[in-house]
Amino acid sequence: MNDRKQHVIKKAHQLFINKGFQNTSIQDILEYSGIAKGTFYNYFPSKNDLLMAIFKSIYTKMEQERNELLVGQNPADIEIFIQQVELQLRVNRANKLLSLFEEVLVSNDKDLKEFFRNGQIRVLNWIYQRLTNLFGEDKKPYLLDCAIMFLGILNHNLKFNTLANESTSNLNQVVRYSVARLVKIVEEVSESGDQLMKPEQLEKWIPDFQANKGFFHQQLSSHVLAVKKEFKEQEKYHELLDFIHEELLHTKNPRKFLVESTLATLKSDQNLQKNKDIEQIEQLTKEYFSRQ
Amino acid sequence: MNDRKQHVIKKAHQLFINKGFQNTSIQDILEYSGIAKGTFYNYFPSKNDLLMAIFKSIYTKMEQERNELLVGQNPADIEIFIQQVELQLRVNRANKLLSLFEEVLVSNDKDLKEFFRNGQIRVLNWIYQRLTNLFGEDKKPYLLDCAIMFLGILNHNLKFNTLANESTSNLNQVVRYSVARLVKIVEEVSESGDQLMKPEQLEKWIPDFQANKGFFHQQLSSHVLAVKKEFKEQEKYHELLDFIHEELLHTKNPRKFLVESTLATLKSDQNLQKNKDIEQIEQLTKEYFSRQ
DNA sequence: TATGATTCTAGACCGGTAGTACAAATGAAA
DNA sequence: TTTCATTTGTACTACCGGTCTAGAATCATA
Repeated sequence: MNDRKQHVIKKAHQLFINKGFQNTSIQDILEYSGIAKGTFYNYFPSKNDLLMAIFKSIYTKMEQERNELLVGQNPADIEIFIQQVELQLRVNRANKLLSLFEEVLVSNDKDLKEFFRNGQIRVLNWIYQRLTNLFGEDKKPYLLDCAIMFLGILNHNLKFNTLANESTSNLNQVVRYSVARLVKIVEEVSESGDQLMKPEQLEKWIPDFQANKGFFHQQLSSHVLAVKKEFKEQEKYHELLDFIHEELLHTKNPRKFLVESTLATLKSDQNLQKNKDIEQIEQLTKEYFSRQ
Repeated sequence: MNDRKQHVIKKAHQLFINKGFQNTSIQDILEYSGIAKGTFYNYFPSKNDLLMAIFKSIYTKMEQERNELLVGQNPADIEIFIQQVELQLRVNRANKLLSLFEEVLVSNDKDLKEFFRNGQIRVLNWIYQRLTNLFGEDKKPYLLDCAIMFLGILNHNLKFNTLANESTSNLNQVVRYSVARLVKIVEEVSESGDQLMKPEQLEKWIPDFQANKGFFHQQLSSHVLAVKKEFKEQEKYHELLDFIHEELLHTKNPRKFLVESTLATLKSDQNLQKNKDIEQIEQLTKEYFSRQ
């Protein structure tokens, strides 16, 4: 992306943090970033699109960092989950994303509304997928409800906590408290069998592909990347991994036997025998084919 | 309040429901309610103040109805609580209060922000006080946390439920589900002893008088009113009740012995021996003096 | 170095907004 | 009929997001 455009995004973001979105005029942005009006509208079709550009640039970076925390780790380890949630809240706070978020939930622009709706569904979906990691497949019917309630609990605890303690509020404490409730709720809800929404709803909300395809993609990519990084000069690994990656993501009907044999080849290699990422990749492909 | 002013409030509210706040211009309001600009600014200092007037008029009415549901009932009855919550959500939905709310959370107007912050604290306080009714004094240290989490759970369940089922979503179902979680959370949290915020925080948020004075006032008034209504011609009751009411609410240091003897007089009357409202009043005064 | 395409600039301009100012009209009470 | 507050209509200010355009600056290529 254009350097100059990136610069405008950065400067505008600073202004939005300080003054809010509605309260920052195009004129302010022009003056602060030192460009002309014509240039601005050359980069961005509208003020709203600028806002979306800001969110995109922050969120992709944040999702990247968040997913890296999981690489080589046990996805059922709740400590990792806590770290991931905390990271996201920290980024949100540092960039005042939440207030900008709220500020705009409103707006009458259709694109903007859909953009943010999708953002929220994305977050919800991520939580849901992680909860299946944490609590196992058998709890699945209740985990969409739990994901929704967890977000509600977390948001409200955070909101009133910062209202009480201003900026000194302890993020980690709030997250741990909320997660502790979550664990008990999952237990209680799956015991009582109470269900409000079926997890299939997620697929209706994310119609493009199955709801978990995006999540699957993220996980697979990060593990593949991790192995590649660890064995930079082993071109052989790279070829094999890239093949699996390609076959699973961009082929309509991935050939199970090919993927499995490729994986077997990798696993037979001494270096990779006990590699955690390879194990993860195997687990992911197993889930993938069982879903077909 | 001026009839004409009331009329403008009503008309503007209709417009806000249909088009949203930001999207409704002053001009629209003038045309739709048939007044001149000068008149408008004679009634309301600004568009924001009009919005606050709308909220005030709806909320006072809603609080009234909500409190009436409790009159003559057992405040520890969770069914009543469910009804009260449902009523409030219904009013919110009918008046699109939530979206107007969100639409404005934004705004940079200081007064407006404080107004809505206070509104939220009021709601939170009401929930907290009702939870003490429901779960008893010994659970108090945990009930602010629980009130916050309940609001979070309820909001999010509702939000995603309406997102999934559009307008056909079943309010009662969502409320019952959320309350069921609440009950378990109260249990779990008081067992584990986990606490995030101290209930004293409420008093810092509502500094004018003690946080529960407003709540106490509401309850006492409604029970007094109920007895008065039931025994319209018994002037003697009225006098005695009014005295208690006055002594507790508008006297700096209410005289405990006087209130107690007045109550005893009332209770000695045959008609009132088993009256539920009188029992409630006695309970309230007991709590009142124990707090001094 | 010269040419031509592309990008950037500066600001006029448009229709819209919230809110102000004020003279004129209205209407009810004294 | 006089008085006085309220209401009206309208012109006005200052700002907004967004469009448009003429010309300046930049840059790759011939």
